[in-house]
Amino acid sequence: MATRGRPGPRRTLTEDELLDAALQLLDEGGQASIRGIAAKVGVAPNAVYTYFPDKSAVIAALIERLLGDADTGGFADESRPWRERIEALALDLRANLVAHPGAGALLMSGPMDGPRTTALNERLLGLLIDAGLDPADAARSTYLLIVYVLGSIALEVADETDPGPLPPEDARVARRRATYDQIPAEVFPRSAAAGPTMARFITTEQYLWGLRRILDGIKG
Amino acid sequence: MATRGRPGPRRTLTEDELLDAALQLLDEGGQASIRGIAAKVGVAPNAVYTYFPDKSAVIAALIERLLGDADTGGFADESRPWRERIEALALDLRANLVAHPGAGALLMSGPMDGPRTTALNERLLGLLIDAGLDPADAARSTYLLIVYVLGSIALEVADETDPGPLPPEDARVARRRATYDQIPAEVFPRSAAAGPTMARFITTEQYLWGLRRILDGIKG
DNA sequence: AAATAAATTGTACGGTGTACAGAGATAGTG
DNA sequence: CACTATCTCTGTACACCGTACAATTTATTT
Repeated sequence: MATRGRPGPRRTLTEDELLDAALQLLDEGGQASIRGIAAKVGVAPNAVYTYFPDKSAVIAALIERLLGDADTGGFADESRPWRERIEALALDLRANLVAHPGAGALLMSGPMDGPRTTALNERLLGLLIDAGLDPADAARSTYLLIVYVLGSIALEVADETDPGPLPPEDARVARRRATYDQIPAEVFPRSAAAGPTMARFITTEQYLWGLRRILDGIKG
Repeated sequence: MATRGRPGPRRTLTEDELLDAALQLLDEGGQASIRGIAAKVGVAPNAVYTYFPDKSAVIAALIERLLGDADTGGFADESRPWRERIEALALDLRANLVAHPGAGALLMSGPMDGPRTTALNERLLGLLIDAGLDPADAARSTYLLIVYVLGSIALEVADETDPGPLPPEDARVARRRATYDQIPAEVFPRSAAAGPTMARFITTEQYLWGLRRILDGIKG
């Protein structure tokens, strides 16, 4: 019960500095590891545990940070039509996340229950209710929108990790790999005809197109 | 150039046995690690590299296996209306993936370009074109559907990993954790009123509801 | 100045992916 | 048959990871 509040000591680091380092690692194609973060701020690995209880807490904080503040950007402008506001939010999120390779994988790797995520949910929900949807549909629509936005970004951004200079590689490993790469590779005429669809990167147009179809389906 | 084809030796293991072991690990709440797989089949860790060039190949193969064969199930019955067929496919995939905790995270952790995934894309695409959509819209719709199905499953299934018996834990770590858990926790009245939306688990009804909104938006 | 609390380090353990070299088994060839 | 090429699998090793525990340093309150 910490009977008498007897305060404390030096504090040179901050959570934010650690998250900065983590982001920097991600941007360099790295791994956002505890040890990496510690090394980047010039401290022993375990020092990180003073600020975060474990790695998952770091990841959660990082995600919150990447999600940014839902109240900024075009979404905040309440005078605009609700569809425009949602599109603005979706584009903002996309911009935030796509800027950091590896962020997508991070996103889907844990539960989505941080305060920012909850705030995002809340904002979207209010918007949809104000737009005239009944509350139950609005709630389900919110979920749908979040799945689309985060899911497509995650899919898009997944595994963009730089394979690096591809150092020598054991000759036998190379042989194995060559064998493995010869997957049956059937022909898929329709896919070929329609153009790239499962591409790792989609255009902003395609992203928005999907979002609008969802909005159509919701509002219909 | 393997001038003269001089064939080979014993082969007691198979890729499938290794994938079986990996799935078993996942089902036990484990990690589908190379070493775990090797241990499960009773072999040295590196023996796995005879069959897969690296871990990502194992994961890719595992995903292909989890996705199953798109030609089976309700989707294959061409006499049914196209919306029903898509719903059947979505439910099949969900059943396959939700059965294995950890599968969702796996899904989003890499590019989606395996043969099964491509086949799935192809099938959906053909279906939508036959339903009367123009090819470009059909392609984008396919992407939209795949993002929704895989994304919602990934979100749902993410981090269901059993936290285990939670062994003693350092007293100071516990203190830190307690501090960290006191996140500002504002009140979100609308979310509370509308019921759970960001829940880690959604009902099949909610899943289908979202799918149908997307189909509405596509076909509108 | 003394006591106390927090930040940080040193060290260590068990886990991971995987490179490399060698051992053993299997097959086709002479 | 023996020979030899080819493949599977093991032993060992390295670098990396998360993190527990104890000891040390530093700042602050008393």
